[in-house]
Amino acid sequence: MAKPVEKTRALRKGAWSPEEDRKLTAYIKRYGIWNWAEMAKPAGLQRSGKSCRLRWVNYLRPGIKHGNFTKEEEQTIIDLHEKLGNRWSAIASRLPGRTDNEIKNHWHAHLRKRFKYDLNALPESEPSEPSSDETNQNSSSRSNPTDNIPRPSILESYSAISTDSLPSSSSNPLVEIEEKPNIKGSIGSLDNFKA
DNA sequence: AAGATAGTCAACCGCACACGC
DNA sequence: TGCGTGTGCGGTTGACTATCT
Repeated sequence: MAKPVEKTRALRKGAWSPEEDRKLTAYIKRYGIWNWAEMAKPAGLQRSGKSCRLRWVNYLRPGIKHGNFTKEEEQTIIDLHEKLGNRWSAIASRLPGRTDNEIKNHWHAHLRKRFKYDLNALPESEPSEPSSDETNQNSSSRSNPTDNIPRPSILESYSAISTDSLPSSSSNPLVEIEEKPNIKGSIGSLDNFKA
């Protein structure tokens, strides 16, 4: 069902501007994450909750590493992909600072080709679903009853993040931000994240 | 130098799950 | 117990950049 708060507003799409980044970061730094769908408005953003969450998780969140993957990281991805398949979030949880989206992109852009090439170069290599993405075993992983790997909560990871790395909001956009609506439930798990 | 093609990455979409009521 | 809502995940798309012809 459509969310009323998003239905009544024209939502921006596409690339985020530095100003939007600044607003979202400043808002989360001050109030924490309490409801993605509702946060955007008081934060001064014409974005969907999903968009805000994605931007935060994949780009703005403190501790995110950008740039080239190290050899060790690549090897870890390859090893874990061999074991887990396209469970990018599970793989990401074992690579601190890397996001599932970044790993997924890196896999498709770099590692998959190399991995396939390596397999072709190894005539006796194990048949461990090397073309997993092509055989489309994707969605099964989400409901796989044999999966004993817990789905990591993104909120849990926040607790390990220091706010020191958050940019300081010197020109405080929050002056314009209206009072935060009722905060419910999930804010509690962000206590450690909040300064 | 200009157009075509390939590669990369940020972001969106749709689905499934978790949880509260 | 069923329903509604929010969140998380993986697949896919589209824009931008680099390289090739």
